[in-house]
Amino acid sequence: MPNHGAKAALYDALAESAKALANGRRAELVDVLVQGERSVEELAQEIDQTVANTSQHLQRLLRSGLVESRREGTRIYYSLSSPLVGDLWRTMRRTAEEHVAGLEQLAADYLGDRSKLRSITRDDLRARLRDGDVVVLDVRPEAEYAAGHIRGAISIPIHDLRSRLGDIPDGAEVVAYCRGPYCVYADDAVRMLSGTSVTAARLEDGFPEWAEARLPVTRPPE
Amino acid sequence: MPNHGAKAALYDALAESAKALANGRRAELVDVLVQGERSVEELAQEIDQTVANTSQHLQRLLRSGLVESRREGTRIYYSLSSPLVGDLWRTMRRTAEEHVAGLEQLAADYLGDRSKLRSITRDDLRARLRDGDVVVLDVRPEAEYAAGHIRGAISIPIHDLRSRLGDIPDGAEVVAYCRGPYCVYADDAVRMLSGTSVTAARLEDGFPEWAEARLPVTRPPE
DNA sequence: GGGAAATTCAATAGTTCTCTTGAATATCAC
DNA sequence: GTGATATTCAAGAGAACTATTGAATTTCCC
Repeated sequence: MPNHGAKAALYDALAESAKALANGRRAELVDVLVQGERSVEELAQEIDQTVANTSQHLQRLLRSGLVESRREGTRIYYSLSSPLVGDLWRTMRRTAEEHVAGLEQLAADYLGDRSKLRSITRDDLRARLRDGDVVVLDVRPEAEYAAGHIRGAISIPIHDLRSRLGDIPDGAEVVAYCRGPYCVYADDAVRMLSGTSVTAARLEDGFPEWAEARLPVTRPPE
Repeated sequence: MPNHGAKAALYDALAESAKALANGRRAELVDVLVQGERSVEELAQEIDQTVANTSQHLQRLLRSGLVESRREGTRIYYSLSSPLVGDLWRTMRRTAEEHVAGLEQLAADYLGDRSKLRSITRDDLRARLRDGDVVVLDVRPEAEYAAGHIRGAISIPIHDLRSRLGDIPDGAEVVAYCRGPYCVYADDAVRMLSGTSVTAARLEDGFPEWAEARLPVTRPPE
C-alpha cells in the first residue's frame, strides 16, 4: 500500500490510533472498557449491536493495539491495553465537546433534562469527603465497583437501588456517580432518591475522571 | 442519517474529532498547524499534495470544528481552533507510539539513523538553561519562531544555517530544536554542525512539547 | 472591466468502512 | 464423541472516504 513516501507512511501509522476511535460504536466500546474488561456478549449488549458486528469492531481495536483480549473457557474478555487509551478517549471527547457543532443538542436529546437534578463537581465532592458528611454511592454494576471505585464509596447497582433503599442511612446526603458524564445511571439514582428521606446529587462526571485527576480511589490488589 | 437512537447519535458526534484526525494527511496538516497559521498553498507543499486535495482535507477539519480560517486578500489562512487540538494530536501520537505495531520501523525508515546524533531531553535542557552555558537554536522557519519559541533561543532557519554558521559563537555548546519528535530539521542541523568548532545536540522533541510542559517560552504580544 | 493568483467546487473512479446474514470454529460439560 | 455456548469468519450491499482532474469563484491589481 505505501507506494507513497516514508513520511506519509509514518503519519498514516500515527493516525491509526485515531482511526480506531473514529466510529461511534467503537467509541462506545472504549467508553465501557474504561470501566474494566468485558466479554463480547456483554459489550454487544452495552452498545446495542449484534455480537458479530461487535466482534468485528473489537478486532479492529485489537489490530490497532488499543485493546487486548484473553480467553477464559468459551468466553473472550477484552480490555484496554493501557490507561493511555482511556486518556486518549477523554481528550478526544473533550475536544469534541469544545469544537464539534451540535453536540450539546445531541447530549440533551440523549440525557434528557438535567437541569432539575442537583449536581456537584469533583472538587466539591473532594472537600465534602474530607469533612466526612456525605455518603458516596457507586451505582455502576458490581463488577465495575470491584475493579476500582472512589475511596469510601458504597456499591448499589442502579438496578438494585429500588429494593435496597434501606441500605442508605436515613437523612443522609448522598452523592451518586457512575461511568462518566454521559452515563445516565447516576441521573436515574438521583431521580429515584428524590422524594425519599435522603438528599441526593450526582457527581458531574464519573469514576474514570476521578481516577485520572489522581483523587483517592480504592483498587483491588494486583 | 441518525435513524439509530439518541445514544448512537451522541457517540457518533463524540467520535467526530477522531474522524477528523483519522487520516495521515490531515494528521500532517495538524502537525504543521500546531506551529501556527498557514495558507493553503503552504500547507499543500508541507504535506506534498495538490492544492485541491489539501483544500478538501482542510474543509473536512473545518467542518469538524478543529480548525478555523480567515481570508487575507486572495489567501486563506488556516489555524487550530484551540490549543486543545494540539493536545489531542499529541495524545493520539503518543498512543500510537505506545500501541500501534510497526511504528518504530516506519519512524526509522523516515528519520534515518539517529543513533549517531547526540540528543538531550527537555529536563536536561531546562537544567542547562538555568546554568546558562548553552546556545539554544531554533531551526524552524522564521515565522514559526516569531509565533513562539523557547525563551532565549536564537533563530536560524535550517535552510539558512549553512550560510549563517558565523552567527554561532565559536566553541559554543548548541542544542537545536524544531517542530517535534518527527521533524528532521534539528537532525539536519546537528549533522551540519558536526565537524565545526561547536558541539551540537538535538532536543528530543520540539517547541509544542516544550510549551505543553509549561516550560519558559517567548510569545509575541496578542 | 480584464487578467492573474489563490482557493474552492463538482464529478468521478477506486478504495475502505459498516452492517447484515449465515456458516464455521473453539471450548466446555456430559 | 455429542450438544451447547460464545465467538469468529466469510461474503456481500450500500455508504463514506480519498485522490484526481478540470472548471468555477473570489479577490486583487491595473
